[in-house]
Amino acid sequence: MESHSSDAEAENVRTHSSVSRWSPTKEQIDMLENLYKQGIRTPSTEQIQQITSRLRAYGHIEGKNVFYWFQNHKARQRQKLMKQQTIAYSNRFLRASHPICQNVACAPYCLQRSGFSFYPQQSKVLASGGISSTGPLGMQRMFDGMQSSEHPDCNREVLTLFPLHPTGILKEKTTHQVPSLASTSVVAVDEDGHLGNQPFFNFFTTEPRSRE
Amino acid sequence: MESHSSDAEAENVRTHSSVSRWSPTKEQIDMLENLYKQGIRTPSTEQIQQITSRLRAYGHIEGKNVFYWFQNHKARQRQKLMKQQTIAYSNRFLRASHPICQNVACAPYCLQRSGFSFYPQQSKVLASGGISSTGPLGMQRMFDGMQSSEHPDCNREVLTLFPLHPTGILKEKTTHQVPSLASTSVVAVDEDGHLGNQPFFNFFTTEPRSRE
DNA sequence: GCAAATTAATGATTTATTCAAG
DNA sequence: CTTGAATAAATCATTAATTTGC
Repeated sequence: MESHSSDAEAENVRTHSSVSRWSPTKEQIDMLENLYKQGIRTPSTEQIQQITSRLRAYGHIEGKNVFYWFQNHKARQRQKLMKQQTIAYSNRFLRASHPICQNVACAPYCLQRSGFSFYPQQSKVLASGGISSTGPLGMQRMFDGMQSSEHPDCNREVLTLFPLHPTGILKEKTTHQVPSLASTSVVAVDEDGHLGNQPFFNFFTTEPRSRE
Repeated sequence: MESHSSDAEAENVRTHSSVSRWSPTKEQIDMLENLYKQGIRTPSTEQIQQITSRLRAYGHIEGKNVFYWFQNHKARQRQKLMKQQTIAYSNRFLRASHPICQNVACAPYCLQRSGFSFYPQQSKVLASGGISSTGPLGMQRMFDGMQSSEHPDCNREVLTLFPLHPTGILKEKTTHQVPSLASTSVVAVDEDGHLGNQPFFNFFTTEPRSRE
């Protein structure tokens, strides 16, 4: 009824047959990261459409790619941050009795293999699929009431996506977010500050995708 | 573009303005449950489209509704089953020493609070928005390697969706599923026997949905 | 009987995991 | 080892049931 009307636009890159997965170009990544830095976390359908259109100038791309990118980027940034927080946390414990300089050599068996190598540099280890035993786990349970800090000057619906000028407009938003809870004033906005929620699919143009 | 062409059929339910969420009719639910019973778990985009078209005869409905329905139904059936399994499991312990064989009554302190009241009937308590502290949790970690049993005679792509006559056609499918593993022959098709995976969004027709 | 008040279901979103291409 | 893609689990939010006071 309306499937073959929109001309050719997503029919390029038929380079090597099945193009199993999107490979973002440097420009595309740059722009996406910029948007992320601007606070975009969960772009709405319209935003995705818009972003996709813009990024299409730098190479083949579909709405779902943008969607997934934000999804993954957000999640992985969070993981990264949580890992660091955890490191800091355990560090606090390690350096526990720490008046001014101290000598740390308090806990006898705790130095054994801790120091700063308890969580060495493994920055992921089990983050990539493989063992799938949830590993050390915990971690996310540790942070339950820290994800407030929402900054009300992003996710402006369809407007000012690319303009990237931090005009403080204070949208108020007044959704149903708990007004309190976010006691701490200006936290460095960098992790999970979303507040826009939209459908979550219906972007791209139903490409068959013969998978495998 | 195509919103006001197909006469009155999707324009009913305009009862109380914004209809924030889909309320399936009895017929729709019946048909969906039938499809589920037939083994459909994660319908492909085409299947969703098809199902949606059929169900539209009984009231307003969109692709995403069908998608969500299967998603939720599958998950909740699983939950239900798991709960029962858990009950059965603990029952096994409770009735441990009993009929002809074994006495098993080894673990003394394990009877303490299991029974069938460990996870009483609270079925939600905190499921409705409010505390959101992940509550009791657990449960799902208990069953990690039980979801095999896939039956290769459902999910027939686009065909035989509604005809509902169990003609054994054996599609072979040969995707990338492990060919073995499903040793047991005919398992009662009822819980999580999917094997078709598809995009997962891009169904419905991008209804604006002005949300709030 | 009926309508406000609760509670149970369940539709819709978001987040966490997992898989596998590159 | 990184990360795009896909799915499952957890949540949130609104509607339908059900209960309760009148």
